[in-house]
Amino acid sequence: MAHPKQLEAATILGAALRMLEENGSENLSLRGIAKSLGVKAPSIYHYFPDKAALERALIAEGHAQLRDWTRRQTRSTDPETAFRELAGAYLKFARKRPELYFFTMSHQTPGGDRTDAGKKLWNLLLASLGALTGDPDDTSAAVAVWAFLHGFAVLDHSGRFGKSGPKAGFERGLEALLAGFRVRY
Amino acid sequence: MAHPKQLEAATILGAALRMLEENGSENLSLRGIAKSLGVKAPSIYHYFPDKAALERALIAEGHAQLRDWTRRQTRSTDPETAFRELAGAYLKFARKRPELYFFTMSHQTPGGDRTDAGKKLWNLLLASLGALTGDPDDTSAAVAVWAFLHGFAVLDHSGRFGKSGPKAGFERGLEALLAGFRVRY
DNA sequence: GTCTATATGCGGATAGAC
DNA sequence: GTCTATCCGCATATAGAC
Repeated sequence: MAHPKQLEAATILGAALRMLEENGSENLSLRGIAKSLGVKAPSIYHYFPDKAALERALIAEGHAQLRDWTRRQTRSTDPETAFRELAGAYLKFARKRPELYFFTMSHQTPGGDRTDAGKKLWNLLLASLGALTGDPDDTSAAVAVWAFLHGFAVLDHSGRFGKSGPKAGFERGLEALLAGFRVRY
Repeated sequence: MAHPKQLEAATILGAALRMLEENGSENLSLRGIAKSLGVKAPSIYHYFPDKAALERALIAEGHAQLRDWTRRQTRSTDPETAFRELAGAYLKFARKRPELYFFTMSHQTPGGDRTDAGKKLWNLLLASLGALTGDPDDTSAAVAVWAFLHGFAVLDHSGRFGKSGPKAGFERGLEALLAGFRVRY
């Protein structure tokens, strides 16, 4: 077995994902990914033109997994309950897979050029809010909710809440937003 | 003038701040900072034990400047107006000095060991909310607001809002939170 | 107190053999 | 399609001369 390893793009992506979640985005290197596959770094260039391309694939994967997870955890037919489920699931994903979550969210997406996976996530949020407010394209509500959820994930992850308990703040904010969407301005 | 440059810790910190804001945190290096001062990198070690110490000083500076700026822009005596001013000023700081803002916010603060500067910022938020809800230590409200503000800053900076206009979402979320704080749960 | 020189390590990427 | 060998650049940090 001199060199019959036979890679695939999907295999490399899987290894990259594992490396990301285990060692953090700061330590994500082509050398490390290759090593974890029992292969040398230059081989990767036959499947991805450069590191940036591999990173783009990782971001798409993150979007897809976040969306799938969140959708699976949002099953209730009551709009308010479903909304709370969605919010809770989103935060839980950020907590359980912080490296993937923050890597996915912390990269510039040039203008409106959102990826398919990113769009699907956005649409999931819009649908949940649409059931709540009656407006199927209530972007301002979606922006507000997304900002709250993401901001909470960041501050929670960075340990800034201390012992004061982030949970009360999460529910307080969530209920306030819910109430704000019930009454139209 | 072979080597009579006479540095000071404050001078180095100022140069580091300039470098951070001009080149981004990814490119913040001791070599670069030293070069901008007409000095060689090893000289810095006489004023800061290592790079991490210099970064801690930068974070404290970021907290202080964010707090000063926000406080200066919050002058109204009416609690609701003052709250809107605070929120708007916070976001404006993040927009005008994104590198400093995100560098300050994106570093782990171990547990409750918050810096003095960070505490003062937190207290500013608590005071504004206290005037609003009557509870001088309403941490859950502060957590909710901070999460919303920071999340909005992140998503705004990453260009994820596209043309749909983030402004409406910002005001929508802000008013919802305000309404939620008016009515106690 | 600043310098030169250097140790040591990381990373992306390419050329060319097999 | 994978390899070896290498180029090139970046960085933090230290030792010791001046």
